[in-house]
Amino acid sequence: MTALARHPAPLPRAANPLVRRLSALTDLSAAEIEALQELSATPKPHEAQTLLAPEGKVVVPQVILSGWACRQRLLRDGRCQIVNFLLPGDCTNMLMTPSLRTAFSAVSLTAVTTADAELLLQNNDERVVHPGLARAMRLMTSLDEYLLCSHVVRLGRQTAYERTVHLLLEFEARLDMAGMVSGDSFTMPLTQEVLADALGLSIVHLNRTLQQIRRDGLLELRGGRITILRRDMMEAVADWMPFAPPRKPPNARR
Amino acid sequence: MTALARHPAPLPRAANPLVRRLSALTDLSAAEIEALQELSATPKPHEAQTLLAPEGKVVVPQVILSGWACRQRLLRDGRCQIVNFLLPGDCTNMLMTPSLRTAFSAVSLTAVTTADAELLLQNNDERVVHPGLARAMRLMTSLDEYLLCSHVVRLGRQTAYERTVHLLLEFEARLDMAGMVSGDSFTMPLTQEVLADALGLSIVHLNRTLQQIRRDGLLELRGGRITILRRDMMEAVADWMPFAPPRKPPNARR
DNA sequence: CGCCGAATTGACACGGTTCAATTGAGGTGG
DNA sequence: CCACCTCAATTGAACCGTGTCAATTCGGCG
Repeated sequence: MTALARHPAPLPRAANPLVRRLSALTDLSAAEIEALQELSATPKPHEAQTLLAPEGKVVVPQVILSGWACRQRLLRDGRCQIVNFLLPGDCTNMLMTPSLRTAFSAVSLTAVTTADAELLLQNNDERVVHPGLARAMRLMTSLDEYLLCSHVVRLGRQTAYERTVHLLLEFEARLDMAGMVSGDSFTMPLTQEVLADALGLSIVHLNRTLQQIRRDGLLELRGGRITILRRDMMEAVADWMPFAPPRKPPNARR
Repeated sequence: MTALARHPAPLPRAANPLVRRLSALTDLSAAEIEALQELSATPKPHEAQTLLAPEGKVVVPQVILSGWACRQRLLRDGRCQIVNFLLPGDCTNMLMTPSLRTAFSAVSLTAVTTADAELLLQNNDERVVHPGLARAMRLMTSLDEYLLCSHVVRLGRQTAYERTVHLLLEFEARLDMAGMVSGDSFTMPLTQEVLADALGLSIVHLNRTLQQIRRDGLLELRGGRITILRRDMMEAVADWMPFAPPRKPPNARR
């Protein structure tokens, strides 16, 4: 499988991850793509390690344009669990009841830019302006739920080795949807501490697990970049199920 | 805190868990309550241990009227992880993309009755027939997400003891919303194997953990019934956060 | 009474954590 | 350009929470 095979014809003017991401879910009209481009024109910057929904301020639904973020829960004694990651094209602060907002906070892990996602929420209307975007948002919600459920399975029933491999496969698949994978490699800006907090492991053990995975020749990890070397073996180890087969060509992967 | 304090005036004609459950989320009109009663009038029975969305059949959104169910993932080697529980008033088969449907299956854990939930899905319309139901469904979705995130935290960062206590508190809170808690006790129809599969523990260890919790006097577990003895201590141990404070009176609990 | 699944117990092995120290790499100022 | 600082990554060793295996008891039901 070559890099070209997995990245067919690039979309019209889309180095834009948001556009790629939503287009990977469903077909969008030219007008809808245009609207997304506009949305991306005025990015709101956030430094690394900052709250994306600071207390006291009005909570506005946001879509990630660039960078990595997450939602996490801090336990009273300092333990931290990351419940999900937010990559370019993902949304946060959508349906936030008070309990969700107070228990889990959205935090940027790298420098991040976001945009107001009001546009994407206008799908409760019969005569929607952008039916394709509404469709994409429904699919995105469903995908988010799928990812959350997968995270539960990882944490509940997989070994450190298995769940680490599984998470990295998830990253690759999600970044691929946003057009952020080249060949079989992608940037990995997360520290091992962050990965450990997501995987429910200690830093030390995550470190040893990563080394083992590399020693086994499954992947390469150098200079903040991950290269997948043996996809088949990784998928077998992690009991991986693909969640969004590439749409064109429909059989490019696997 | 007496039983009466936590269960103020019963709703008009509501021994009906579905009505209680949705009413606990938001105010419903008399017509909406009527519609829910009608829905409950023709329950569809399912035996214990059966798929709620059998392969091959058309997948129809369902709301649980009675009994306990769950959604789970079976790994290739036989390991099983329960991702969430479905109690009376909960819905399943809602937004099911192919990946969600194939990876996770809804299974009844006890005898269960369900009803067609189409009615509850008609919230994508500007002039909704039942705005209260639409509101309730949005809140329900948000609550489901909250519960899923909490499950991630339990599995990722809490000890066996903590996560067991936390799950039991969740059961009590959710059953209370459906009017299925009397005093501080409720029925617990799940086997220890099921609990273990939800909590990511071995049966043996779950058994020992439950014994420890009982020995510590936090709760009583006899004849398929759980009685909460020291709520404060349980909440402290589990780092519990209430997710839906009772609505009337607003300060009945705690 | 006898059966069967669920609950319980004991002994042992192992995956993962903890604590503490060391190495490595990127960035900054002298 | 190097010394220095800081944070991330790495290593070692001891400890312990949890899993595994195998056997026994309990409890409901025919």
